[in-house]
Order: sequence, then C-alpha cells, then structure tokens
Amino acid sequence: MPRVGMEPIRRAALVKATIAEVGLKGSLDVTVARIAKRAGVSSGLAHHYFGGKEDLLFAAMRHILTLYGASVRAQLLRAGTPRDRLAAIIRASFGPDNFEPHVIAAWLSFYVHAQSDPGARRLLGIYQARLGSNLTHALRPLASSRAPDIARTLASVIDGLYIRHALGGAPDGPQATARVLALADVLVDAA
Amino acid sequence: MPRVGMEPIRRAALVKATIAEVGLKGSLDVTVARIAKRAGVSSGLAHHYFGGKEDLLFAAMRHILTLYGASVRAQLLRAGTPRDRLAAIIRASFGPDNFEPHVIAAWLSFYVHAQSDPGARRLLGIYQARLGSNLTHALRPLASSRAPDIARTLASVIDGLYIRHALGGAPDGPQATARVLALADVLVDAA
DNA sequence: AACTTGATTGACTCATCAATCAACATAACA
DNA sequence: TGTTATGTTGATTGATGAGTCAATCAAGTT
Repeated sequence: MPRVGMEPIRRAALVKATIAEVGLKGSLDVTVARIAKRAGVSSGLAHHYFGGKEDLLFAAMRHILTLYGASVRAQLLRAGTPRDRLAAIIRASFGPDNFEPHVIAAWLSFYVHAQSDPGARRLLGIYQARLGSNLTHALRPLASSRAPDIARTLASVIDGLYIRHALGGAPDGPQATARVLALADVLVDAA
Repeated sequence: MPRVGMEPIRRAALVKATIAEVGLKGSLDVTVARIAKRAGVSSGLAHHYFGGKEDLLFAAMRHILTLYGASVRAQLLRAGTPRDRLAAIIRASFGPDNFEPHVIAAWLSFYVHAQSDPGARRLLGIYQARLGSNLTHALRPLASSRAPDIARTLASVIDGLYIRHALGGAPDGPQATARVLALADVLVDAA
C-alpha cells in the first residue's frame, strides 16, 4: 500500500517507536529491527529515512526536548505573577508527559549517552541553559541578584528528583512540583 | 608465571578494569575482552572468576558503593557537632574519589542499568536509603521532625548536582559541597 | 502506454562479542 | 615421582544486529 508523501508519517512513527522501545528496555540498547517492527515498517525503511541507528536516537532525543519546550511555553502562557511563572516552569518539568515511564527512561539514557556523543551533549546543554534561563528570569523580580544562584540550585533539584522518581516505582509529578516550589519559596525568602 | 592465591588479585584487577572501561566508554557497553586486556589477563579468565559479564558489572557496581560507604564513614569519624556530621556526609558524596570522571560515568550508567536489572536497583536502593538515613540522623538535632523531609530534598540535590557536574566538563566537588551545605542551612533555619 | 519517482521489503553480508572448551603450566602434596 | 588443585590461555562457536542492496510495487507524469 505504498502512497506518496509517507515520509513525515514514517519519521514520526519511527521516532515514537524509538522512544517506546528505549522506555521498554530502559536503555539505548535497542535494535533497529524492533523499532521498525513497532512502527509497522521494515528495518530497511528505518535506514532509508534516517541515516542509521545513531540518527534515529538523536531524532528521538530532539523530539522529547521539543515536547518539553512546548510544554513549558504552554504553561507560561497561563502565568501572571512571577511566582506563577516559577510554578509554571517547575510544573512543566514534572508534567505528566515528562513523567511517563518511557519518557523518564529516555531522559536517563540520553543523559548517559551525552557523555560520549557530542551531539547529545549539545542538546542537553540547550535544555539546561533554557531551564536555567527560564528559572532565572522568573526569579529575577523575586530575588534580584540572587536569582541565578537560586536558579542553579533549583535546576539541580529538578534533575535530582527525576532520578529519584525514575527509580522509585511510583512517580508523583504534583508532589515533586510542590517540593521544588516550596524550596524556591524558602530560598527566595532567605535574606 | 601462575602462582597459587591469585583469585583475589585477579578479581580486584578485573573490577578495577571494568570501572575504568565503563568510565572510558561512558556507558555499560563494554566488552569483556577489553576489560580482560586492561586487567592484563585473557578473556577466558574473566569468565572463570566471574560467572559472566553481568556478574562482573555487578561486582564493579558494588565496589563503587563500598568505596562510597567507606568514605562516608571516614568523614563521619572526624565530625563532632551535628552540623559537622551533615557537612561530612555531603563532603563524602562529593569527595574527589566519587568525582573522578570514570566513577561518575559508572554511577550514571548504573542508574540507567538499575531500571532493568533488579540486582542493580536493589544496590541503588541501599545507597539511597543509607544516604537518606545518614542525612536524617544528622539533621535530627537541627530540625527535629522536619529532618526527614529536608533530608529528602538534600538527597535529591546531591543526585542532581552529580548529573550537572558529570555533563559540565569541570566537576568541582568543593563547590558542590558548599552549595548543598548552604541549602541545608537555609532549610534548617526556615521555620 | 511508457516512464519516472518515491515507498517498501526482506534477504544478505559483515562484524562484534559473550561464552565455552580443550589444552597446558605451575604449585602443593602424597 | 606421580597426582591433584589452581591458574591461564586463545581458538572457537553461536548468536545477534547494523547496514546494504536488488527487486518490487504503486502513483503520478508525459
């Protein structure tokens, strides 16, 4: 049933299947054949649309980052006060999407992968910079010159909570959000 | 030059070589042959002393945990006041040993591995429980009933800072220690 | 109808690696 | 001096998986 114009559909399906397989395995040790099968295509097609396994993994990583970025922007739209903006960023970081088991698994794997793959490291650098910048801007009216420092600490807690929840069976986004937000309040209030 | 009583020597060498290779690769995707070569023995010997690759990785993981535990105990011995004890635990977590690139890489990989390997997950559970318990005990005199909650937050920051430093080029243990300790002070002071 | 282009497959190649095994070397002991 | 324990090697096997390729099929295009 070959039709013309399948490329974007196949690419999306393969990226989605990649994330699913990575989540299932809990690591990047997945086979192109399995990914292709899940996407409902042959292994050859995966190589046709993506250069190879590496590019496929990279595309999956970028996709997750894109989703995260969109989620942050969506949350920020509904935020009025600086405190709201802070809450929005944190809530996005622990949103249900980011907290689904297979997405958590993908994030963890990508962290490790970033150690050896410069491209992956670059992507994570972008994520970290954006998170830091978002937090700093939201904190600026609340903590002026201390904003960058507080932002760094908050960013670390967010990353750390990811691991905890990833390994701890039952991830609880709202609880994680509340914890970070409470911490933010304390840090802002501390003279 | 085979002598009797080589077993402990070989085991130690293989575990050390495993950690080195994992650190070099930045992932658990290492070959038994390379590990064996680095340890100065044949690949067959690695299988002789350890059941297989899995057991070798597990032993390496346990070794790192053992080193960390010893480091915590050593730091705690020199601690007098509760504040000192707190500082000691944090300092151990960010001690030079734990912060060597190959150890960080091993930790990260083991985190990911714990998602699929129950044995690894168990080990990490022990680490997390011990860290939490140590922190809680140190915090008890400083924050009484709020101690467990503060401990959880601190543990998350510690984990999060690990990732940041692992991906951020130049790991700075003392700086990380200072950041966490400052955070602890703020949290304890907050009524 | 003939031709072109994109989509798609599955078999094939080639490399990698974990694990096994037979063989041999050395030491301890009888 | 055998005999047994331990230590050690490296060749081999068998499985797995990435990437390639020739061939096929369906839609447009002229």
